[in-house]
Amino acid sequence: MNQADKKKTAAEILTRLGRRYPNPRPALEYTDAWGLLVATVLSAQCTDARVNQVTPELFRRWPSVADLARAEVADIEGLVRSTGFFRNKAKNLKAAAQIIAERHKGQVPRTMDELVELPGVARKTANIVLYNAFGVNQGVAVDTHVKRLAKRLGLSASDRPEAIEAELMALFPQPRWGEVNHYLVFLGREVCTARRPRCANCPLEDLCPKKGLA
DNA sequence: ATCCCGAGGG
DNA sequence: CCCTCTGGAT
Repeated sequence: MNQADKKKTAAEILTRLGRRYPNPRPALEYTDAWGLLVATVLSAQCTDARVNQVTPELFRRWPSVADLARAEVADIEGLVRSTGFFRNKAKNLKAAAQIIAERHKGQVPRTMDELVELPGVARKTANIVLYNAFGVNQGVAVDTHVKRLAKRLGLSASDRPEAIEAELMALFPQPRWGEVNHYLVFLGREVCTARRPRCANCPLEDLCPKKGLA
């Protein structure tokens, strides 16, 4: 497929996934940076329903960044236990809160470099916060879902994350990179799974060179 | 039993 | 690159 065809495909993918996922945002209750950061960290290996139940409890108990920075890790663990990976999450959230309180005057930083310095925050989470809370199109953050989708759809043949990101960013319009990221992650999770993709349920089936395969 | 919207460490 | 951390949903 040449570049022009790929772009055409990319545009079609955007329209179709836009219809399937009308609200291209994390299904989390928070849109401010701190709330979204906490909810996103908690959402690893956990359903949105549970995150949306636990996060408000956490903010009721520790309303501000400074409050969480002062909390006992054991108390945070108790509150986030049901979300999985709870020891890592509790320790990281407290440490992140401390850094934000001390180095950033209690404000969540607005750059990728500063965000990924926070414990428990890597490019994936940072990208979600940047795009959804700050409206910054830092780019497409490749995770395993995005990588798999890009390859199956024939949009990128590379295995190198930076190369895949560059190709996707060249294919999709810049203002919508954050959406692209969200769409591909969702489609990857719900439909185009690693082992047994549910092609019959895929809005992109007819565009996919790999349909029926894994 | 098996899978899962991540991050960090060896 | 591979492993580990965890509970919960299916």
